[in-house]
Amino acid sequence: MAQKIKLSTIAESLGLSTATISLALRDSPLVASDTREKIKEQARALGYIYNRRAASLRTSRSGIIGVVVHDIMNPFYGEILKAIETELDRNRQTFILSNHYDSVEKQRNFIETLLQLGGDGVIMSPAIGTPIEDVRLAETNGMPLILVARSMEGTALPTYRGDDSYGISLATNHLIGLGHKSIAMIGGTDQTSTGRDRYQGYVNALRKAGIEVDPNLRIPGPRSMQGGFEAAVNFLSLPQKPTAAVCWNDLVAIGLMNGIARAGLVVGQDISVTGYDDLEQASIALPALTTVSNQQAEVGRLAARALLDRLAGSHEPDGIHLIKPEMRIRQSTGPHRPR
Amino acid sequence: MAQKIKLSTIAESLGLSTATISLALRDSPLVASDTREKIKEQARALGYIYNRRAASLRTSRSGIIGVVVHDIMNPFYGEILKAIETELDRNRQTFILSNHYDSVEKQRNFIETLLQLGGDGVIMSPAIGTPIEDVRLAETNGMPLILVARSMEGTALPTYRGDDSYGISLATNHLIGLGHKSIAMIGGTDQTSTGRDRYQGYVNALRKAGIEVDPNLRIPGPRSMQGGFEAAVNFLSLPQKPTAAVCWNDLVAIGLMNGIARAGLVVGQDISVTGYDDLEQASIALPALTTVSNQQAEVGRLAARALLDRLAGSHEPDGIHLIKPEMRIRQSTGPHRPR
DNA sequence: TTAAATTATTAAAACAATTTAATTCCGTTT
DNA sequence: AAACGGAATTAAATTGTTTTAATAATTTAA
Repeated sequence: MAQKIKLSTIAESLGLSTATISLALRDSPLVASDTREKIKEQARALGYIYNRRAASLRTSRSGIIGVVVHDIMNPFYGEILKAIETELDRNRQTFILSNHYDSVEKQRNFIETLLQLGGDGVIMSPAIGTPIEDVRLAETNGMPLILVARSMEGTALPTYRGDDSYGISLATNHLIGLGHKSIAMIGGTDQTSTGRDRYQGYVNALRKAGIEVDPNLRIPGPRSMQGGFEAAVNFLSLPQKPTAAVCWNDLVAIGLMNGIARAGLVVGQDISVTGYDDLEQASIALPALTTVSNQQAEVGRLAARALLDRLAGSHEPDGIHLIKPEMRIRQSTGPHRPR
Repeated sequence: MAQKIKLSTIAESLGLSTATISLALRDSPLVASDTREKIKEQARALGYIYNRRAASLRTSRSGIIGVVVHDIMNPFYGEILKAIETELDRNRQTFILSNHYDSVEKQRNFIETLLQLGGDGVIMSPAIGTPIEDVRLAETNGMPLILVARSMEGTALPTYRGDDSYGISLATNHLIGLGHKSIAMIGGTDQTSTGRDRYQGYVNALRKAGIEVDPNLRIPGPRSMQGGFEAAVNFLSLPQKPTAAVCWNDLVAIGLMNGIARAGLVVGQDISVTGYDDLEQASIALPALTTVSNQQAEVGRLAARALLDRLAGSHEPDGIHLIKPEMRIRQSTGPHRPR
């Protein structure tokens, strides 16, 4: 409650000017080193708190970086966000996190708020249907933007994400290698670029193996455990009697496995199931889930680095950077047996 | 890239003063309503962006509220954070989210950053071992603080959390009612107030039923699925042969159930297991998990409201507000059978 | 028609830092 | 003793908004 300590408070208490104090606290070589020490000591003693809004008003740099994704509580983003956090922390940037829940409006609000706060940049996993104007809004106001996990058609924005098409084809090939011929694809949407890429990877793998693609084996749905659980009924009653399922992600796969188990079938024997993302839960699930590691940490780290580099002035080429996923084979998949 | 649009840009373009523009944009009755409309229209047309740091420098209100918890990716905080987000959004506050991972240092950094940004308040779930100075740091700099989900001894800070003691006793009583006598408590720590409360609730319920408390039946551990999974081995080899387990939370319970299933026992028949939190996963788990709903949404909402009210000037009494949990009975618990 | 009252607008002083150009203070050199 | 040079310090302008007290414009009342 005592009056606010500001540069001038310190200045007066030491008989110096605010200019000197400011310079000293930022380690400028312009101020003598013993004065600098004296000043720093006094600042500490008085409990001085740096006023970033005053500073950033002058310098037009805020040290704030915004990160907006579909749902931060979704474990899919967990690794990405942690990697981003680590990388930004290391460079002493403050990051503001937000969900857009695929609402374009919520996402725009976030971008606007960030502009109002003078954010230095944004990392976003764009909401479905994001209009280019919203991206421009950020850019014309000098706030660089990096995409992560999802791309946006029609822009040349720097984008970092896993190679979904390749990743799903890994999983599909694994199943084909086990002798499966009727393979369903469960969960997710085809409205995002990720969705189209994943479906493409599935289709490519089947075609390459000479298996004809049956569109009825594509069951889209929510990307949640609940979604997978509910898809089980549809999946099990398909007339094609698939013996394997490639799932959109681990959550869907775990839900689906539970649903299949409820129906009295044994996953890994009667039915093979693959996930995607390699969440912590995948290895603990029962049976342990065969899945694809999306290298999330790498994706997040690279995206953060790209933004930091851009802020530091380096202008490396835009474009999509695809990170190669890796297979994690566990017990939820096994050799084909007709059911 | 065009030059920045500020109040003075609008002012000049309309032949008015910045004072009028400012007043008009904030809907002050001081400015004539047709002038106001003209101004708003022009602001929109020019793509004006409100500069919050300049404004907040003047008003010393930033509209920023910090929220720091152990780990935002942990689903336990999911509902709480969502409720807080909703409530703050409704009052057009920007919220900055952070993890402290129970590092007191990381938590202090967050508080400092928030002070530098001129944060209006903080909602936190204090890190284990948080020193009172850190709380004071916020308060002496005029940033009110509300605790959520965990309390802190030795402070009279407003705190909102579930009634853990009561909640665990609900679960324990449920098991006792099913005839169980040897009931273990799995996971978590006794270093937090939450931990002590939960253990207390367990002890109380047993005592009240005339069952003697065996400290060997308390197996502390990580609050994760992995933790529960690993605890299974210890649990199953206890000489006391417990027939039921009260788990720290749903994640631990699901991990434990998986571990028990791996060992060939049937949860809900051979062994009864209860969780805590009622996460989405609880109802989908196999078997569906009997658990305690902590009313997270209510906890988050009340905490956010309390902060907003405080910022609006109302000074309602400090102290701990306990929210009563509720029982959710499913298939992971069943009548006692000796094993 | 004037005075008084009301309504609209604005000048100017904050807010707390940064930064450039100028100044002061020294000790050297001539 | 004057001139110079370098180091340390500072004056003052700047950043974009808010807000109070003052002024200008308009309406109403007498």
